[in-house]
Amino acid sequence: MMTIAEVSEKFDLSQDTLRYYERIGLIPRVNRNKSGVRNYTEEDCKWIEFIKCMRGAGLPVEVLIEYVGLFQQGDETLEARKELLIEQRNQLIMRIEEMKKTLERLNYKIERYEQAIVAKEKTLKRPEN
Amino acid sequence: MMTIAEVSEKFDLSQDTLRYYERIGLIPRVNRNKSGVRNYTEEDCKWIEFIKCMRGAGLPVEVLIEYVGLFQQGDETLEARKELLIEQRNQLIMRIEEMKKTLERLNYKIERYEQAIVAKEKTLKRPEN
DNA sequence: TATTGACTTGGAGTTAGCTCCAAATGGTAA
DNA sequence: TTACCATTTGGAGCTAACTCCAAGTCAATA
Repeated sequence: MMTIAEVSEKFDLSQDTLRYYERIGLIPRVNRNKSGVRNYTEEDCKWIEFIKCMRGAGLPVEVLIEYVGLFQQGDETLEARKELLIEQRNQLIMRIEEMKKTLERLNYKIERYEQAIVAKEKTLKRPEN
Repeated sequence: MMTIAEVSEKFDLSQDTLRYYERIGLIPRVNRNKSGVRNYTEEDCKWIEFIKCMRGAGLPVEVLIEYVGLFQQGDETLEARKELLIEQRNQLIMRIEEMKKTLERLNYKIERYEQAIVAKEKTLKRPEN
């Protein structure tokens, strides 16, 4: 059992973000003690870690909310959840591909800059010019 | 020479986005004809294509504005531009790495779902249960 | 008992990156 | 000439995803 302060620290997510995630259903509701204070279980932490990971890869909040919703409906939604994940995987693969291409382009561009800088330095060293 | 309508079509960017990019300095200023209408050159198109590519990989608008600004200052900024690109390349590499890990995780999760679904179907077919 | 400090809530505010709008203009077709 | 259409501008509005705030509650400490 952890407090929101500890969970915030552990996952490097602000307390506000943790409350926000819960409010919008991005993580299942966290239990409170008698005085209304959140008590995060291991299970809650796993959700948070999972969501943080997926968000970090750019999966939209909206889609993850849907996933959590399906999960809470039980085994009837196994297929739907699988389909959702497959769709997101496809998107992710495409984004990675796009980024890899851009990376190649950046590599090339940087190389060209290095050449240009060397060429410029040579020019400067040439006497009377 | 192309009109904004043609450029918009060609790069699949709205006319509003093209004007917006120019307004904020994300692409250099485009020349107008006597009546103030934009006339995009080949050069302009190359900038647009470059910016679209970099934005697609998630480079922030702010950083790209800086790059364009440096470019317009001429050869004095070769080194600064190179450094800027290297920094962005590093960020990009990290993001790709993160996404790849998430992709692996999604693959694993989907596999587990497939197993779970098969298991569930077997259960359903067992008589009287 | 009074104060402190972590926590709660609902709601407002912020940021990045567009997207839309209204009013004005200029070229072209009927 | 009149009507139409694409374009212009500055500025307002929008969406996603937080982030901040004020007012209130509770447990623990001085």
